[in-house]
Amino acid sequence: MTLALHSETIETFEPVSPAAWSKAHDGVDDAASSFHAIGSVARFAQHETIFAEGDSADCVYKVLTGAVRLCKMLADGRRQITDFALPGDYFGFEMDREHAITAEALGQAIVLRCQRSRLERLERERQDVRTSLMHMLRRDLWAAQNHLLMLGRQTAKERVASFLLLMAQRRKPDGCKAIEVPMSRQDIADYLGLTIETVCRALSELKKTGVIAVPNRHQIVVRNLNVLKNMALGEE
Amino acid sequence: MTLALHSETIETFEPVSPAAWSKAHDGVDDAASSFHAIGSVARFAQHETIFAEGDSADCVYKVLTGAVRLCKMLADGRRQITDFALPGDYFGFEMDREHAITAEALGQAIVLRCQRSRLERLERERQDVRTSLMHMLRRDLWAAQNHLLMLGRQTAKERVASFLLLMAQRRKPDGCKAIEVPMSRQDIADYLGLTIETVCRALSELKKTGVIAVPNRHQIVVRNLNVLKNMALGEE
DNA sequence: CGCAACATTGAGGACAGTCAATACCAGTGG
DNA sequence: CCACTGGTATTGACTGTCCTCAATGTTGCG
Repeated sequence: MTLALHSETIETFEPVSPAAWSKAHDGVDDAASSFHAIGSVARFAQHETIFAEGDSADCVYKVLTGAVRLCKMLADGRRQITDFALPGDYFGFEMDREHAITAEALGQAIVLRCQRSRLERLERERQDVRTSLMHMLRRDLWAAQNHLLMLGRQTAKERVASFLLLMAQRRKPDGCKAIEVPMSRQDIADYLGLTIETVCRALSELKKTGVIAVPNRHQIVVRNLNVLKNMALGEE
Repeated sequence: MTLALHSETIETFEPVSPAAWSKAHDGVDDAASSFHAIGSVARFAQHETIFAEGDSADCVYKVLTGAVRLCKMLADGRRQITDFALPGDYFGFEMDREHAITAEALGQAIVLRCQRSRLERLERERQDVRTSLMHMLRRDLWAAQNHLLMLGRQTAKERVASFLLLMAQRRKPDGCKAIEVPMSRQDIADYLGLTIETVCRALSELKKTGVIAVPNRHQIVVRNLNVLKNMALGEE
């Protein structure tokens, strides 16, 4: 497919290809396949904006490959990442008229994009689609509440440990027990409400005490899960 | 009504009284009145638990009078308040099977309680009810995301200023420009991810600089809205 | 009046932030 | 293949904000 040749393409559309379809076909149910049926594939370059806070919320999305960061910014540039969307995750549902957050591709990202109007029609007709949508919103709210507890009441080390556990849960990849960490240290810091230096120091300490190993920037191996869990809860 | 005589009643039920109905009748629409039609009134004493994290999510609620805090706790007792439910607000929707948060009455609180099963039936039958529910979930998610930005990236003073602005927005009471603050300083601290002392100091400074006045513990008058807004954004 | 709960103020310390130097790595071109 | 370069990550030294601990004030209620 020709898309791969244009790494600088701003946005490209095409009908859903069977390849992309099956790639994202993990939590298969009828609602998901309906979503796929009415969507189109788009590719975004590293750090490209998929939508920005304040944009009219015309579309909703699903990550096929790559990863997306969802964030809010203060006027002076301070940034808080509210969530990461990984392959299989939907995002852009927090809409009403306007998006309340900004979505940016972490690396190269391929997403399925669906017109809001089409989704709404589906929503009216199909009970299962409605249930799925509710489910997603509830899951996002649940995640946000846990995130609030983390930012409000956990120490830096606890947050980093919790983050690793979260990523470990979300990615059960190919047998290998390395956690894939597609985001930069800065992104992790912005998710955890810390500075990049504090994140580094926490990771270094975990490395020094043998709790984790860091083969490269984007992979982390958990060597001692129990210790990590205890650290996340503040019991050293 | 006899309820008022029993301040220590654990939980009391009764059919919806016209008085309670009209009190909560602010954002009137058909969906809201349906909710009222299938609910029953319950009263909770100060600090009484309405439901706890992990409880099976049988019911959803609407505040009629008083206020409710929604919070999560860490094993060692650290607490984060994710939201306050004020008169007219719904809560308990973040359910699936189990509640993910704990709801406690701030003072005396009267709430409308509705069986989940009844609501679900209504949801199946009525388009407007579904829309309302979606709306509520989205609003909660939106609020949580703003809250995340606050906890992750704002300073103590900015958080306190933001909190006052939030409360000012939510309560447009009887002409009087005092903000009603039904929660204790500790509750504010737990909402803002701070200690009670830090909240006090921030309020004291705002008082000293004439930005606010504090006639009593549960009322705050904003004397200089613009300055407060600037402080919330970090521009001093 | 006196008590208990809540709120405020003060002094000192710790954790995370800031600033700065250095290390690492991927990609590029010699 | 290696040196160079820009971006990213790590480490160190120092600072400041917010937390901790403790004393004092305030309010509401029996």
